[in-house]
Amino acid sequence: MKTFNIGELSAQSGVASHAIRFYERESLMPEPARTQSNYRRYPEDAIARLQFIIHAKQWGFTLDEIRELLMLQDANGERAEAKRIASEQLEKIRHQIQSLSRIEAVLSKTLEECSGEGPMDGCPIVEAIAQER
Amino acid sequence: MKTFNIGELSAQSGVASHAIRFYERESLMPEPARTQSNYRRYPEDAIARLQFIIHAKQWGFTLDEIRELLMLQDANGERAEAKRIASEQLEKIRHQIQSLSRIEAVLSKTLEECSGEGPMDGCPIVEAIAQER
DNA sequence: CTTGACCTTAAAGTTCACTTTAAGGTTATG
DNA sequence: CATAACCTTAAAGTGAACTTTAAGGTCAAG
Repeated sequence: MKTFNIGELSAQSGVASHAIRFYERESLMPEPARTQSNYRRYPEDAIARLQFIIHAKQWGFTLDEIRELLMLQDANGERAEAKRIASEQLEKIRHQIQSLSRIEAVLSKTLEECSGEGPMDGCPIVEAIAQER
Repeated sequence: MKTFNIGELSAQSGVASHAIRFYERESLMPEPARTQSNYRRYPEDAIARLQFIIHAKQWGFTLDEIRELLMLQDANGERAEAKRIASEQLEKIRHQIQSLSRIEAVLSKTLEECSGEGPMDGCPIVEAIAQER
């Protein structure tokens, strides 16, 4: 099978070499084999693991949560655990959507009310932010 | 009129004293008058200014943007400027809602597919994250 | 007049997820 | 065999928005 040193893995995965070393320190990537000259040598599946990390990040998982998921995989743990982590993430995302939607509604309404002309004094945007609730 | 020292202002506004001093260094709060013993003495409207900051933060404005808005108010600047800042914020919020909604859709579908039973090997959640696109 | 609750400053620490720097050792190319 | 392009480590820096710490000065109550 093919093996890569860190620069090649970086090119293949789109993750900077320094970030890969950082993930190793953070226990997201396993310590790889070394060459005689102490260079890291990665097997092909290191690419998939990095891509898993990238995608999980895009889904809004923190590195702590990603580490949990990876450790579950590595240990072939309980699927229930993964489901719990993902469910919590879904809850967080739904809360974020709700609170952003509320803001969107108020902000867009306020923007409609503001002509954008004249001085700041009496500006509906400023008044909306200053508003107590 | 009533005046407050920093602890009283903190209690009235809900913003920690240290955070108030931080806002002063960051030019969000003006330098207040001082007592003979060099204590900060705040006028009543400092409460409203802090509440403006709190609300703007809840709306997702950064301190940089809030400083801009406050400076516009202080200088009685152009309403158009405030509208521009708020419009950009609305755009950011809409983008966030869109990308979170996409994630929400995929994640909730994936969670439905996962029984939550059995070992990690073959878990739909893990496979969905690993998935290339 | 002492204790404790305030206030002052400057500077360092926090969290997250890295990136940058410094100071070197190794390998491939001409 | 020189030079450029890799690789190594540890440590420090980044940015946002504060919080915490250190080392004091002040004020009200008992």
